[in-house]
Amino acid sequence: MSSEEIAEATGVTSAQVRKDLSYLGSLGTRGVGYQVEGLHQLIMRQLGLVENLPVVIVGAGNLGTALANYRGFSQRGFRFVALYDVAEDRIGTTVADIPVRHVDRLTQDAAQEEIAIGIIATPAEAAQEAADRLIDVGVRCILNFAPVVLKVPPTVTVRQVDLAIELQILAYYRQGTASPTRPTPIAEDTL
Amino acid sequence: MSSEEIAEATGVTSAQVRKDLSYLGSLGTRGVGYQVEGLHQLIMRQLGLVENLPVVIVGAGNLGTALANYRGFSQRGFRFVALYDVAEDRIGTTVADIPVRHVDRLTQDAAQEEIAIGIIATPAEAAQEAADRLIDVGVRCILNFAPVVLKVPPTVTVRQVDLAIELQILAYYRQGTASPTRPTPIAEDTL
DNA sequence: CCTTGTGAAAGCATTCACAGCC
DNA sequence: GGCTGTGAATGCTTTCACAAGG
Repeated sequence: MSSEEIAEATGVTSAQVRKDLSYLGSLGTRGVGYQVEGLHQLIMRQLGLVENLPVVIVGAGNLGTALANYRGFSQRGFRFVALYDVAEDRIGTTVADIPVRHVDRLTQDAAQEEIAIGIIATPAEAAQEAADRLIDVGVRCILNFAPVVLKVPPTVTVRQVDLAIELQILAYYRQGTASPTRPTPIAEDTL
Repeated sequence: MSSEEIAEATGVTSAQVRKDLSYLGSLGTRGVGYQVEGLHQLIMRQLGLVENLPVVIVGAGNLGTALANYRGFSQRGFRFVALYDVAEDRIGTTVADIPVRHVDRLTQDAAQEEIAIGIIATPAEAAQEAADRLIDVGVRCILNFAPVVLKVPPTVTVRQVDLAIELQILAYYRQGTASPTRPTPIAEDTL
């Protein structure tokens, strides 16, 4: 597959494809192109996604449930250990085969297996406490969906996802003429 | 409120705050700071978010429901008109006061009121058809949560949100020492 | 004083364009 | 011939640092 074809399929430029891949080594064959299967393997390894990383979700509401059901996580190097909530009627159930437990069990579960990433899918009010609990049990990477800025020690990495901002960005480039700096979609079909 | 305080509250640098705001004019008072209320008004207006933009969600599953419940959308210039689905047991219900309707009603609803943005929160398999339907009824801005690259005419703007990618990015900067700027070049042992 | 507003510098990312190689 | 790999050029963003101004 040529860089031009990869570009087409992923919505980026061919120069970008070649430049990016060049950072990983000389992966293609001149006059021929790239071997996608090998590329996929190499990139997965390079990103450290071969060992299924243990992930927990705090908040088993609609968003937490949606994330648990989102197929593709498991195929991309992640494994959900559990969802945590405080609502009694949810605890003990399962979502997409993932158990829903009371947040108080976090300590116990974290002792058993190191949690690589914690996802916060709680309402805004509960997000900071969720973060504190995660940090308490040794989680150092947090993906936060709640619309608040979390206060965390510098050893902890937080990645903020604000769904409303996505809508706002889209709304901004609404009237035809304005063009976004990052114009293209990201490919997902090769899995 | 000083640029320093705004920086603290939002998680960016103070220089960034000042530079960004400077593009909108001289909004602060030297020696004093900025008036947040006025800033908020101005920015909302500048982004064209004063007129509550009509938004529809296709897919009333967990993700669609989570989005409908996500408070803050309405406070940020958006108004959900309806959720659309094909599952009979969902149709006729409401989610956060928003009616759930059959996708076939899209045409009718779009004729009544111009839809500014369509959100796709369907499974991957249904995403392209959802996009086609939205485009059919005149929607030109699409926020896509399904992990597929949508094929759309150039007049339509698509913004892709891939939740798994967020996790992957976070996972990459896990081992403390890894720095965003410098990808570690590695020998190509595969391929 | 204190904080903004902003040129200049630095840093980072994308695109160009072409030599090198299959 | 065709396509990769890559320096060089371009463009964009962030940071620096300080004069201007309440």
